[in-house]
Parts: sequence; structure tokens; C-alpha cells
Amino acid sequence: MALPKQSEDFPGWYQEVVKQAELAETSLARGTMVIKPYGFAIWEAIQRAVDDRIKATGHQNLYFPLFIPYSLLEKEAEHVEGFAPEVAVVTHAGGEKLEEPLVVRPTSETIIWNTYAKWIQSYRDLPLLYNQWCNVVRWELRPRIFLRTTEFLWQEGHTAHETADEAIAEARMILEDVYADAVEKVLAVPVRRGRKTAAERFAGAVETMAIEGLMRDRKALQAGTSHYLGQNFAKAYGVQFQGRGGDLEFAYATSWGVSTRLVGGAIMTHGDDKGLRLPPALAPYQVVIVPIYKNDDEKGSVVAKARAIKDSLTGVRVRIDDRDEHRPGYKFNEWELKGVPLRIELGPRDIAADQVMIARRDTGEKQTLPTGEVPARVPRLLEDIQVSLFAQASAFRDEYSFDAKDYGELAALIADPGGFVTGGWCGNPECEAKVKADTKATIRYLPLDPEPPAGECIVCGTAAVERATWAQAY
RNA sequence: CGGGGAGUAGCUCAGCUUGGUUAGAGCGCGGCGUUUGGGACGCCGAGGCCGCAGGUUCGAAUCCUGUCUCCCCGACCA
Repeated sequence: MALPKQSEDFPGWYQEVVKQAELAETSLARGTMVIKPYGFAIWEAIQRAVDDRIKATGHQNLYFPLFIPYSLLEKEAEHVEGFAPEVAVVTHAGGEKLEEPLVVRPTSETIIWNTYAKWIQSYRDLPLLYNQWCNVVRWELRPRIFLRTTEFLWQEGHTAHETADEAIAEARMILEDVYADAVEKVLAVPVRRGRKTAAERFAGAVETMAIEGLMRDRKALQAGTSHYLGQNFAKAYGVQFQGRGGDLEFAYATSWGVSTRLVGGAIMTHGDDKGLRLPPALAPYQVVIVPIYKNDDEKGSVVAKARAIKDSLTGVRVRIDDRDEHRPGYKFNEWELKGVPLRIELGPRDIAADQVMIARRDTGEKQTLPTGEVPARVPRLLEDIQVSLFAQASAFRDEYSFDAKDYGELAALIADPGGFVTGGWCGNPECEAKVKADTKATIRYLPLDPEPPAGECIVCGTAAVERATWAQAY
């Protein structure tokens, strides 16, 4: 029942809060999870936020199949190499061995670009701006519920363009206007936007960009990725079009995705020792009303009043907890565990005084409020909480973002207290690998826009080509 | 695939060393009653192939052999 303290056992806290708040549980096959209604409602809010923005930026949804012939995967060399180890393959079906094994999609570039070859003939067919919501499977060796599961839910956008510039602009627009915007505004999770190094790049991409959040255990979480794929997939799958000048050209590609991992990101960004703290925009219930009564007569009048208050809150997601089997104190703790932003306590004393007791989950503050002011004040309080959670998370992230002067300081900061540590980097993968070997930290991001050369590489002391930011990551 | 640990009630575990009544506790679950402004209490009750398969023995949750599964730590990852 009791939650481990974050400061003493963060992984234990995470695992327990997911279980006790009834977000999800692990299922029979290793690495798989059952997402329960309360957790799925959070995912649906994320989906809505992301889907609205995908549509608003001119994309359409469609659906590609779960199964992909194995031979198709093999056509893009880097891509196979990257994904082959974690791919699940169907070899038998219908009681027989299949002539050609089928891959369960780990991502859909291969089947999609194979199909785009049929859809793209002319520059007039471009751009193709498509997205799908689906499940994918990657055979993970170390699963962590929501953060790294064998099967997970996500969206994957796949666009085809006439020029490289257009594709690069698309990938960046998705990162900033769709992902960063949705994650910061709805999940209230502040993120750093950046480019990935070659070592961290998506298999088959020319450039990978990502948003990175900092969790309360000071480890980074990659919260979304957007890739510029160049002509790699067009060449592998023969996607050519006749250009404006009449020449045959290969199309330029992007792909981008966010997944159920974001649920874990929201939990680990805002949660405290009492449980979840959900930003109102994400919360399945924004307000819970706990009626307090001593007998059936009181219950009747208190619940009736609770319903009237609920009805007065149009556009607000309100839940009345009139369960008889638990007393109010139990319900307070349970809804705090589940992260409901606002709690209204309503008893005979309040009704007599024509007021309610209202408690904020983010700060723990409790105050009385005249009943008449509830419809006006509650939406404002919800906005406050949304802003406050983002501000708290931003302040935390900034408090644990450092500039390191030298390698010793970099290693020391990563070890304690942890967080984002920035320093010059020469661009050499060997220096990157050394940091990882010494500290377990990886380069989480490089600046989106090239910055002027910044002194020396913090690892080897030669001239730096850019500023890199390291952290231990999920 | 290496190193470590664990399989007994829905959950967390005790019992095993030294075999021997009807296999236990807490929580949870069901019924009844009293309660209800920060995790209530009493009484009654349901619930077990002791991971699985062999073996030793008059007798196995307990000893032996095999096997399967899960968890934690290292190499890959949204």
C-alpha cells in the first residue's frame, strides 16, 4: 500500500505508482503490458493532443499492416542491421511452415516505402503527408512498463517530398510544432529540442532530431523523435518520380513518432511521494468531488448538491466519488495517488455555510470557496495548476542543467547529482564512447541550429565543433 | 548469453535447516452490524495440485534429480 519514497528507491516508486494508480500491469508474455482504463484515458488524451496537431499541419491518417515479408526488411542495409536483433518473426501459421517468414513490424518504413513506390510517379504526387496510429513490436531485453515494452502503441508519420530542404523542414516542424508543443502544453513536460549524434541516430536516417525531458531522478528521457531520411528509403525501395524538368529523381523522406513511453514521462516528471500529479489537460478526471455524510439522509442531500456542482462545471471532467465502502480519508489518499488535480470536499457543514472545501494536488493547498464561485474559479485553478506543474518541472530541469569546464567536472556532475551536462565536443565518436564507458552518460542532444565553435572538446582537448549535452538516459 | 535471487491463497510473505496432526499470517475479497471532515472497527465466511515431472520414504511444501518460469545486475533500444 505505501509507496516507496522517490528519493530512496525511484524505480520502485515508479513501478508501484503505475500499479497502485491502476495505470497498467505487466502481462504474461515478457515485456508486454495491459493498459488499464485509467492509464488508457491518459494515453487517449496524449493521442488527441498529438493527432490534432498532426491534422492541423496538413497530414492524414491511414493504416498499414502488422506483418511485413522478411525480404522487404532486408533492402535498406543500415535499417536491417539496426532492427534485425529486435525483430519478432512469424515462421509458422495455418499449421504449416511459411514459405517466407513474416516480420512483426518494429516500425513501418519498409512496407510503407515499398507501397509509396506505387503511389508516386510525378512531382505532382508529392508531398505525401501520412501518419498511422498502431502497435509495434521490438524484442527488448530489459523491459520497463510504459518506458520500454516489447509491444507498444505509437504513431508513426511517414512523408515523401520533392526536395531535401522540404523534407528537412518537415522533420523539424514536426519536432517543434507537433511534439514539443503537445508535450509541453498538454503533458506539461518541458523538453530540450536537439539533434542526435551518429551513434544515437535512427537506423537508416541521415539526421535524427529528438525532444528530451529530465525526469525527477535526473535521468533524461527521449520523448519523441523526428528523422530526416534523405533518399535512403527511396533508393532501397525504388521510389522515383519525374521532376519538374522531366528527370527521374528519388523522393526525400521523413519519419517521426511518439509512443506510450510519454505516459511514463509524465509520471516521472510530475509525480511525488504521494503518487501521480497529473496536469489538468492530461487528467482523466480534472476534479473529484468527495461527499461527506454520516447517514443516508445526509448522503442524499450531499450527493444531490455534488451533482448540482458537477452540472455547474460545464466543460470540466468531474467525478463524484459516492462509494459507500470507503470513508473520506481513504478517498483523499486514493485520488491523490491517482493525481487528480483538484479535489472538492463537500459535507453538511459546507452546505450549511454554502461553501466547498477545495484542495490542489500540485501544492497541497486547501481553501474554502463560496459555492457560487465554483463555476468561475475551478477553470482558473485548473489553468493555474497546468502552468504551475510546467513551471515546477522547468525549474527542476534548469536546476540540474550544468556547464562543465573539464572532463573531471563532467564525470563528477553526471555521477552526482546527475542531470544535463553541457560541454564542447570535437565530433569524434571515440570521445563520445569514452564518456559512455566512464560515466554511462550519452550525448542526449546537439543544438538544432549550428552554433559558433566553442573552445575545446571536453574529452580530448582538441578543437570543439559544437556543444554537446550529456546525461544518463532511460 | 554471462553473474545473483525467487517460485506456497488474488497480493506480500512465513513454514523447509532437523520429513510426521486438518499448511499459516497480514492485506485484499464476500455477508451482517456499527462507522464516515485525512488510509475505521467487530463478528462470520470463501479462497491452496506448496511451479511442473520423476525419485527416496510407511509418510514429502520440506530431502534428491531433472525441467520450466519469473525477478534483479551487465551488452541493444521509442
